Amino acid sequence: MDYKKLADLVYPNIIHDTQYYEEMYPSRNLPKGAEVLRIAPSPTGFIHLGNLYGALADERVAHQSGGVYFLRIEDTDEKRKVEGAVETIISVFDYFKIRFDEGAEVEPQGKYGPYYQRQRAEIYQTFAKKLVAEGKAYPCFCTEEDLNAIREKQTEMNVGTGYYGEWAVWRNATYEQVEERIRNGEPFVIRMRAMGNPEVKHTFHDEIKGDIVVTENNMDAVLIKNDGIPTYHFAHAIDDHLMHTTIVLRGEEWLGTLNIHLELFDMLGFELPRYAHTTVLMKIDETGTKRKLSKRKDPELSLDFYRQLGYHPYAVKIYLMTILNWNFEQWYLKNPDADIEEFKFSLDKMGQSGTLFDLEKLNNICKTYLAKFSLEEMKEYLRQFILEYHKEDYDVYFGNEEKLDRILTLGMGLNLKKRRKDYINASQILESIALYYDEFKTQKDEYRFDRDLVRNVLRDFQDAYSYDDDNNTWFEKVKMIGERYGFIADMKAYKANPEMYRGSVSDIAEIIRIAITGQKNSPDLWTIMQILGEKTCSKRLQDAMQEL
RNA sequence: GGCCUGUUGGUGAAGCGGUUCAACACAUCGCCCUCUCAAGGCGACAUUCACGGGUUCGAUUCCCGUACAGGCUACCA
Repeated sequence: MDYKKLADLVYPNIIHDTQYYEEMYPSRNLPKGAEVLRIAPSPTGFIHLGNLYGALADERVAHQSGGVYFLRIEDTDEKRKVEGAVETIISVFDYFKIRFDEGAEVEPQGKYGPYYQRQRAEIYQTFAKKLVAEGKAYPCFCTEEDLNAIREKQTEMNVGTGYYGEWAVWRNATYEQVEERIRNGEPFVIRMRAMGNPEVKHTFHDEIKGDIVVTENNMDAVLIKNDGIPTYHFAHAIDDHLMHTTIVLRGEEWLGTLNIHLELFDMLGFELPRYAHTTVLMKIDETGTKRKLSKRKDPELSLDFYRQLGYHPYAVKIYLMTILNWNFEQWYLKNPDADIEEFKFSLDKMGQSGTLFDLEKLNNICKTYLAKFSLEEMKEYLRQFILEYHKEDYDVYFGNEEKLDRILTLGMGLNLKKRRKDYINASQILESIALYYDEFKTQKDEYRFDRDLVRNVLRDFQDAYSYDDDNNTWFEKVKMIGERYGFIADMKAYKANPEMYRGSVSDIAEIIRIAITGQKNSPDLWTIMQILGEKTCSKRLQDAMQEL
């Protein structure tokens, strides 16, 4: 068979040879040791924590080595394409401050584009044509029904499914057979002529997993789909070669098809990049089983979700770093004020088994991170969040900045020896300061004592309270009221013999606290009342008594 | 079904043949401090590293099986 003739028959309009593209995309002139990494999302419009997990690793390795990190859009699957998805991807990565050096929609774009795979169709076809001309690939005219029929038969006969060996019906078709179909205008795909023997295994070194076993490939995988667009496998080989990627970092779901990729690089005569397969991020679902994060099932893991809750992007990155490299956490403990970028990230310090996403840990990291903020930083952070998601409430919070300052000073524990760690994310902060604003305050807790007592305590308190009292005087008054009703002021004495008293000052304070704030727990009540002001306090006491 | 990867406490995880073999962090619990909460301090929390064999003077660490989990097995990525 004259493969050269076949190639011209299949791709009559491809005029360049592969050399043309090799010259168009010459080697990057990078210093020794500089790595080139890429992220290649498909534009489904959905980015979740797992994507950011990988992206952060990519970005660190590239930039830490003085290399290049670029964004390539894998828009090869028309069916899954979502409008505006690329914009979402860019904006999310921008929010998390993941910087690209080149790529789709990045300025400057870079010299290795286009970075949308659909725009590279001719490049892929040129390489496909070369493979056909060398007898390493061939056209296949099987329809979906043909393929289904083959699969059914294979299942029935209990042999492995797939297009391979004698099942690969177009593998040894004659020139005439192909010519006839083409003349009829029938659509076709280009498949690789797999030469591997699945009985033969090799070990392959993965940058994360170490030595792994790779079985030779015998599947005649599709390279170019019938719309002229490549499959992931082919696009990966061509693009990462032409764009000079040095490390292919991707999820371990690709381990299964690594053999195809290896064979492709070999067929094409390309130098093999290094590979690093990351473990997938897992979650426990309702049934109590561990499973991979899924776009469909776990919308709450969407990065947009965290953004809307106002999780601080840097804190999320810190969390991701702790699960990315096991030695990061201890390093960060020792260098609490250092920037993430100062940490020496390494691929061989990544975990081997599926990591479970841990919201508690994320929250804890957020708390300690926000506890480092100054008042100004905290206000700026809130301001951004409110402007984006609660614009209508902006004036309530920022109309009286002095009040907000006092609220945050108390809430953050700015005047304490050790800061409070109450705040996790912006929306949770707004919720916890709602009690200071009549517009947002809600009744969260109920009184634990009978109405008469509550009424008496509140009335006595209102009579005794003076806005000008200092914290001590204020508390003395509360104690006095308590003793009047059998609640002891001495906590030690109370704890020693709780049965001897009706209760303690803490119970009295709780009643007042609920009346004022609507909840039984809060930072220092006296300070809260100072912030609220005399009028608001007496109104709230009045209302509380009325509602009994 | 086939192929690949993994399996240390509630979670993340260190440990790579014996000299702290179970570090550290989160969570949980207890005590202290304390008008509540938060923060902070102190302490508890795997006689055991999925299971069964083997190699060895000796294995969580090496080998082989089994079980379980996850992934791949598309003209999806």
